[in-house]
Amino acid sequence: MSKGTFYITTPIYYSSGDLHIGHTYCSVAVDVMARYKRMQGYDVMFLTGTDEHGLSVEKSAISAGVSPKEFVDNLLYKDGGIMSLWKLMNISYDRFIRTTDDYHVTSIQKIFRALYDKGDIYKGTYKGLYCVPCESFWTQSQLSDGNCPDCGRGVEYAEEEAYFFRQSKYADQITELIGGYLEPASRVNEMMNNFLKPGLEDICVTRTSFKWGIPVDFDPEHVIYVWIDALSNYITALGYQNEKYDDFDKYWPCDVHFVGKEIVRLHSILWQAMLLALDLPLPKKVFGHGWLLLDGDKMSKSKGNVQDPIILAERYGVDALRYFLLREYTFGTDGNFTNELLINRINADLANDLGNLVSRTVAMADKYFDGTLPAEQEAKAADDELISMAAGLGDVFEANMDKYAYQDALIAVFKVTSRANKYIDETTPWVLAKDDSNNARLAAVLYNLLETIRICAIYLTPFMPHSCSIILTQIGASGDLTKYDSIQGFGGLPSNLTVSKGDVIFPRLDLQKELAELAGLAGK
RNA sequence: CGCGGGGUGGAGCAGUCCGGUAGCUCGUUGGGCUCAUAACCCAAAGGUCGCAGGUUCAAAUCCUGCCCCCGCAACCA
Repeated sequence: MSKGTFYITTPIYYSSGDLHIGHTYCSVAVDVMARYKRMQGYDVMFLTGTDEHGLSVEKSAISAGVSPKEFVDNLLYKDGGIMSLWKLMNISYDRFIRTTDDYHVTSIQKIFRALYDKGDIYKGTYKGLYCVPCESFWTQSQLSDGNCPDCGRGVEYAEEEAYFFRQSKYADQITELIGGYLEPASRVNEMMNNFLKPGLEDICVTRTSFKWGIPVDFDPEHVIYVWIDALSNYITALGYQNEKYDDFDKYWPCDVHFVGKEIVRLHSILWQAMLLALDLPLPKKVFGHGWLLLDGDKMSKSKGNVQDPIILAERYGVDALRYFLLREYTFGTDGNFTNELLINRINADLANDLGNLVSRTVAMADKYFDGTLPAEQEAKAADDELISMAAGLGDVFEANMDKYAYQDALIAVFKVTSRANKYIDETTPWVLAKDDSNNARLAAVLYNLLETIRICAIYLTPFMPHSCSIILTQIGASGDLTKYDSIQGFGGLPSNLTVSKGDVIFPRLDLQKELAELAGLAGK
């Protein structure tokens, strides 16, 4: 039974180069939320895709000696490309949009014309700093030492005819509404102080200086610049102004757009203004997450410090990487990425705490009862704290997930696994096992552990789908016993299931050895 | 006076909105246990919460001023 719809998106990533750990971070966050909502019974639409137009793509294609379309196709479909990265990372998107898709192109032209007909797009003059050889306009901040960032030559003041979007018209409405949809709150301050209070300017939405883009159908000299083309993906992918899909009414307005902090402005101001102009409802939430930094520095190809998610996932496991990204960093703020943090986190939480808990519990059930607990069990007061923590986990977990506090949701789960490890020491099953008269007590202890593991594994499933399914298999849970609904209270696990020992799920890593080997890989 | 974020035991961080014994992970030291992945459990050492004032019975938290680091400033998730 459906609890309603839930529409969530990643940004569409710009196809001018390979994706790195930062893009992976965002996609994993969206994927976990999508899986969590599906598990709860929502009808989820998870959209991702690629932004494939623009001067950068055009230039990269030229230097690669291929057409722009061939260039973006290759980035998407090649070995190790975007599609294989998302497959590897187990990203469960429901729909994938490319801005070069035919239906998107026609939708954009219709949207552009609708805005023009309404008077919200008008023809004006773009004034800026222009590099003649590169045929590119640059903003003051993009210049390097006052020169063109691409070729290093001087720029000059220039003007060209261009279309503008009347963003300023919607400034008051946005000023009033932004606090309601933009998170975290610090981003609202930033938008207010930097853009809304000083006065919103209209924004240039076409260019004539390159060709690789969607032409304005009634004025084909002009190509629609990134803004309208890219932002509209969130509605064209649902069938807005096209026949390809027909679930716009079902999923819009969007429940949440996850975006990196550098495009918060576009999503919290321009996109909202466009929707207001189109008389469409606004997204319920825009969440600006932080960046992963390397040694406090921005991640970028030019600095050569990009971490390859494919190498890390293949080496340490997709689930371990997914877990690390959401456990290590506070979602709304920047965090520092290092190999050492990754390995330490995997060892401490996944190998020593969770993995070892499963391993020792299953081993004891196997050793003392041949894998199947007897029906007769003796409860004691010593069980109460563990049971109440496990039973109460859902409330804490959901409260945090529902405000996108992945870190706190995960901490709550691991408090319970940690308590379970302590419970083993308190109850000393290996002592109980020495005397058959303790069998009922021993069975109760192992049951409480297995049920605690089941509860934790189900909450962790959106984060680590594959590993949690192995854990559930090892403790003998299958079918409905792996469902979210089955852990609303403690004790849903039947006592007559049979556990099965399996391979180590999260192997412990040798920190020094791994660091040395990663350093070697990075050099290649 | 452009804007935002940060400064918390050796390291990395949470806590700051809504004031009430300063918390987590790693590391260190000592002890326990032997079911388990040299894992697990207990205990200890280690902090004037950037600085200086102020408000308060009480300040990491609120107010004022200052110092330092990082980012943004109209295409990097």
